[in-house]
This record gives sequence, C-alpha cells and structure tokens, in this order.
Amino acid sequence: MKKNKPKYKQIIEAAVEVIAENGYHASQVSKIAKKAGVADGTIYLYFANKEDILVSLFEEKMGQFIEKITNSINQKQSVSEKLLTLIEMHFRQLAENHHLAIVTQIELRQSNKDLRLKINKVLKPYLATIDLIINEGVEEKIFRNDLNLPLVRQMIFGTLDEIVTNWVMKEQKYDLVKQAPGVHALIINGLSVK
Amino acid sequence: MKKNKPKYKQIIEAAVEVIAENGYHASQVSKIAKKAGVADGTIYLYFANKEDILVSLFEEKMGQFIEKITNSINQKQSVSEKLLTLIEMHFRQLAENHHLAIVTQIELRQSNKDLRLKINKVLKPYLATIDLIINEGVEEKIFRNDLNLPLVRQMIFGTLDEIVTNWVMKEQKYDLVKQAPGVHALIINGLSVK
Amino acid sequence: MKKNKPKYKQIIEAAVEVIAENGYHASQVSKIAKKAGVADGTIYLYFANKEDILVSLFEEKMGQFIEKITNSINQKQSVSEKLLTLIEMHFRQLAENHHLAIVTQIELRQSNKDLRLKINKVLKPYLATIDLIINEGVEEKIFRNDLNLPLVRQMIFGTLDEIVTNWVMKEQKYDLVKQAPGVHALIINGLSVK
Amino acid sequence: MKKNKPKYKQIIEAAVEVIAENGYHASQVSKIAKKAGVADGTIYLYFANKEDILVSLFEEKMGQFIEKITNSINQKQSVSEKLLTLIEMHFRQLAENHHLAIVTQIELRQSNKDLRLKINKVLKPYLATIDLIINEGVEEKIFRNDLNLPLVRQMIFGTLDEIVTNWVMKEQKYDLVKQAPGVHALIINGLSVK
DNA sequence: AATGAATGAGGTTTCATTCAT
DNA sequence: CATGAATGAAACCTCATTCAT
Repeated sequence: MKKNKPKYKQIIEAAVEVIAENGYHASQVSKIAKKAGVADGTIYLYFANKEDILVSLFEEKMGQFIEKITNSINQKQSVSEKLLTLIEMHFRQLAENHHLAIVTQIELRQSNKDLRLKINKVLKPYLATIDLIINEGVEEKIFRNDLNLPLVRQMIFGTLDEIVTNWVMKEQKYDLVKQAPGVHALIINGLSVK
Repeated sequence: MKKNKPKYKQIIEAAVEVIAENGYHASQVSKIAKKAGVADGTIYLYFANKEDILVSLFEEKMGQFIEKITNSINQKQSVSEKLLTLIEMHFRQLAENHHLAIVTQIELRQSNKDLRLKINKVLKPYLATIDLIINEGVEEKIFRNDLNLPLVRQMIFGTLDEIVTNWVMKEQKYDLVKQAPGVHALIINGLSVK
Repeated sequence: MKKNKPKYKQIIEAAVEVIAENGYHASQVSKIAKKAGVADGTIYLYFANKEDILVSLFEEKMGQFIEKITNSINQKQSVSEKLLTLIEMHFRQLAENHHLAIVTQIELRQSNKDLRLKINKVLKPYLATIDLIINEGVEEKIFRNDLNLPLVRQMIFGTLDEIVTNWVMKEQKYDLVKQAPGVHALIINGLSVK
Repeated sequence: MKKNKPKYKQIIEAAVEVIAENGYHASQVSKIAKKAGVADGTIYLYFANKEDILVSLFEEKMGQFIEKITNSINQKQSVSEKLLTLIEMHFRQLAENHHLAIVTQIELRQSNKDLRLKINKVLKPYLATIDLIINEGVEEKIFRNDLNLPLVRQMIFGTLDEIVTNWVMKEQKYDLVKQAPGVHALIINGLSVK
C-alpha cells in the first residue's frame, strides 16, 4: 500500500508547506520534490500527476480532520455539546496548523472544477456528520421539526467556512477558537424550539 | 471616462460569457477579445491587464448587485423585511443570471490571492449593508444586544454564499429564490431575543 | 495563405538545415526557431505542432521535387528518355541538396507510423508518374505486356531509394548522377520485350 | 556465453513482441522486461543498454534469416534457381513471422543513425550472398558482363525491401510469397544477356 | 545472479502582453 | 484609436539507467 510508505507522507507534507508558502500557482512539482527530499520523478511513483498530489493531500488531511471531530463528538452526550465540539474542533484543527488552513481555505480553491468536485466528495462524510447532529436535535425535540436539512447544513458549513476564511485572510491575527462559543450560540438559537 | 465607453462594457460582457462557458483557465484574452468583437490589443486600451478585466467585471456587476439590493431594502420598513429582501435579492439576481452566478461562485475563485483581496474590497459595501441591518435590529431590540457583529455578518454572508454555490454546483436544478424564506427564518431565529 | 508568407518558408528551410545537421531527435523546436531567426512561439503561428513542420517540409520539398521531374519528363518524347530523365532528376535533385537528401533518406524515417503514412500520401503523385511511364511503355510495345504494375513500380522506386540511401550513408563521396545510366539500363532491360 | 542463456533469448523474443505490438517509441525497457518475465535491472545483465537489445535482436534474427537462405540456395544448381530461392525465402520468412516483419521493415527504422549503421553491418553477409549469385551469373555468362555490381545489388535489395515494406504497410493482406516469381522474372530479365 | 525503487535531465507548447503600422 | 503578428518564459512528466539489497 503506497499510502503507508514514508515517502508518500513526506511528499504530502512537503506539498502543504510549499503551497502554503508559495501559493498554488507557484508550487511546481520540482519545488515540492526538493522540499520532500526526493527526485522529481519519485513524485510520480506515488502520485499519478500533480492534481493527484492535491486530491490526496486533501483526502489525507480531511480524513484525519473528520476522524478527530467524530471521535470527539462521540464522547459528548447532548446535542448542544456535540455541536459545540464540532465547531471548536473545526476551528482548533485549522488554528493549530496554519499551513493547512491556508491551503484548504485559499489555495486549493484555485483549482479547476474537476478537482473541486473531487474535493466535494471528500467533504461528504463531514457534511453527513453535521446532518447527524441536526437530526438528533430534531428527534430530541431540542431543534424545531420544520427544519430544512440541506439548508441548515449549508448554513452551518457556510458559516464555519466563511469565518475560517476571514481569519486566514486577516492573517490569523486573532484567536479563532475563541469564536466558537459565539458561533455555537447563534446556531443553537437559530435552530431551537422557542 | 473609459468606463462609459461602449467597448468597455462590451469587453466586460464578453468576459462574463467566455468565463462562464469555458471556465476560468480556458478564458484567454484572445477569446474574450474575439467574443467582444475587438482586437486583442484593444483590450489593453481599456484594461491594464487580464486581472484588471476580472476585477472590473466584479466591480461593475457587484456594484449593480449591491445597488439593487440597497434600493429594495430602502423601501422596506421592518428589519425582518429588510433581511428577507436582502436574501431574496441576493438569490434572485444570481438566479436570473446564470452566467454571472457561475463566474462569481466558481470561476473567479480560481484566481490568485491578490485578486481575491481586491474582490474582497469590492464586497465591503455589501457587508456594510448587512451590518446596517444587524445594528438596526439590535437598536430596535428585535435582535439580542450581545451579538458579535463580525461573527453575525460572517454567518449571514457565509450561509448565503454557501447556498448559492451549492445551487450552482448542482447545476441550478431547483428554484433558488424559494429557499429565501427558510433561510430568513433560520437567521431571524438565531438573532432574535427570546 | 500562410504557405506563401516569408516566415513559413524561413522555418521550413531552417528545419531542413537543423535536422540534417543535428539529426531528427536532437532537432528541438527552439533550435529550428533560432536558426530561422524567429521566436519559439512564432513557429506555432505557422505550424500546428512539431510534426506539422516535418509533414509540411516534406510536402513542400516533395512537391517541388515531383514538379521538376514531371516538367522535365514532359519535354521528352520516348519512354526510354522519360525513364532516364526521371532517374537523373531523382538523383540530381538530391545530389544538389545534400541537406535535403539526409533529411528525406535518413532522418524523416525515424518518425512514427502516423507521420510515415502522411509521407506516403505525399509520395503518391510521384508513384503515379512512374506508373504513367510504365503504362506508356507497355502501350508502345516497348515493355512486355505481362508486367505487374505495382511490382514494377515498387522495383523502380525501391531501387532508386536504396541507391540514394546508400549514397547518403556513404557520406555522398561519389557522384550519384553518374549512376543514372547504369540504373536506367538495368530497368529498361528488365522491362523490355526480348 | 551470454547468448546461450535462456534469459537472453527470452528478452529478445519479448522485445520483438513488444515492439511489434506497441511500436518502437512506446516500447520501454520496463515493458520488455515485464513481457520477458524479468526485472528491469536484469536486462542490463545481458545487454549493455536499450540500443544493444535492438542490435542483438537484429543480429540474432538476421543471422537465422541469412543462414536459412544460404542453406536453401546451396541446394540449388542454377543461378536462376538460386535467385528465385533467395527471393522466395526472403519473402517467406517475413511472411511467416508478421511480428518480425513489422519490426524489421517499420519499427527498427525509427532508430537513430548510429543504430542504422550497426544494422547495416549485420546486413553485410546477406548483401555478400546477393553478390555471389550475381558474380556466378556473370561467370556463367548468363548475366551481362558489364554489370555494375554494387548497383545491381542495390537494385535487388531495394526492390525486395520496398516490396516487403509495402506489404507490411498494407497490413499484409495479400500473399507475399506469390510475388516472388514476378520479381524474379523482372530481375533476371534486367540482368540477362540478350 | 536478480531485483525494483529511485534518479534527474530534457523538450513542446501556451498565452499574456507589446508595438510597429 | 485600433490592430494582430510576434514574442519568449516557464513547467509537467517520461523513461533509460543505476545500485543497495
């Protein structure tokens, strides 16, 4: 399995750094190879082409991202706590890895439509996790039962994504994780039974 | 003033069409020139460079976009109606111009960070309009007075933006404007005093 | 018409020289451009791609080659004179242009099958000219009437081609045109009624 | 002696198949190694480099080719029969091995000048055999005594080569061996005393 | 003797921009 | 004002060959 070989991971890490530092368009394969400490050609033993590095990077990092969030949520009892945990973990993981934040919020969006569709696929489990929380809230009669699920999901994801992007664009000058309770309150308010 | 000359507008319109039809990366200056019915070199009599076409396009279209929304809002009395109008107009204008929707939601985001910063500048008056509504709601004690303004603004804009992007990605198969009341309810709920 | 513009011809001439001097595989587009005194990109205003330079080169040169032979033949009365003229002109034209001889006999054959098929198409009028002479000889009862036309054509072309290739491979150290009468005698003998 | 080891022959056979099936330029060393059932590196225990595979292939196959022709000729008495046998055997051996025919007539000619010179060396014994027959014919006063030996040799080889190449290019749709008597008649006629 | 992972040089083509007309 | 022919920099990927195991 190529994904477990050390060079696979080396190249992914190098790609995150190079893209964060140079921007998407100035991130030549040769630059990534140099940072990873391998020959240019070696890249192509592990990845089909340049786009495949980016998709794999996103799969790898997003996989961990989602796994950590899911694990944390599973330790919480109430729907409200679960949502707070999701928001906190979403913010915390990107706050802890500035390079990754730049890559996911800014640089990877400069890719073409095909790559974007692949990225959307990777995001599906995360969106499903959001759906689970919403549905649980509805079942427990904490949230209103007239909620339009896709709409609520898009609101939650859109809000988190916009907040992180703003934070990155403002060069990460403030504490992103501290925003979590405020965002949590807004969302809980929006969804709750009066 | 160059902006009022017919060729300026011709080129902008051609750019919207070409980018919507071919995608950002396949939209060469020569293609835009051809669609606009001018020579390649003529483009550079009206725009400093390719990026300037895109920024101008966004300024021009976003200017109209914001103006229409502001005009409509000014005819409304209540904060709730103003917010609903903003949401409806945001959705309606993009729903009525599929090409523009594709360009703003998908293609223009493939640009580099510099262009993105310029685009953000153009968006400022729109975000200010959102702020005005929020503040009005707080002053009228319809909205809670502990709201974090930037956070709420990012929630509103992020939600609208994500919903439109989803609609474009799903090839605009459903009625976007019909989503407005549901979104309005969610937001009003989230911001209201209990 | 691009084919009549001076740069078109410049590039063709440069390609012949560069390929003859460096060999097919060492003839980069940039080398041809430099020799032609144009920018690399200019090549692509006149030719679709590198292969197109080669096909055009062959069409251009072979067109002239065949035209000169046809013109010369038309001034001759007897079949025997026509055949001698064809052989002499075939040899003379390549003998007078060593670069072209190297390119057609050696370098252009290193191309892939697709290019070879295109080259074969260009050769068709020449082979048709050979056929005409053979048929005339048969009609005038100078040649036997049991001749297998394709076979005879292949014998004549194969013989001339092999002789020229040998001359090129031996670095053109002897007088190719002087071989013409001997070759002519062999062929006439082979085809004549006893 | 490496040439007698089984892997040497395996690799040669694999090369013929791979080149015939994929064409010269798509025949990577790794593909040949895979078809031969050995590791890439193993190739270099038996051959100095890629070109050496091709030269060795040609030597091996041409050696057998010439040996069979020589053996068959030696069983014939008359010059005319010997020539007919040479033509028939030349055609038959390639007709019986389509892969080899493709490789020798088409694919191997896409190689560079150096390889072509080496291939010419391998052909020398065959050309010498042709010379022998011609000289015998002259001595027996069946052929004219004013023949230019190299010219006649080039005529015979060029004719046979062109006929086989045409047959391969036309995808071997007709019976090549049936062409032999016609070709034989043409050549005998061309060389005979009147 | 055999393996196969790793190497790294090298070239075609695109396209934003210029400037002589 | 307008044209459009010409420019030339820049990068992804392949594949013959090596060498540690």
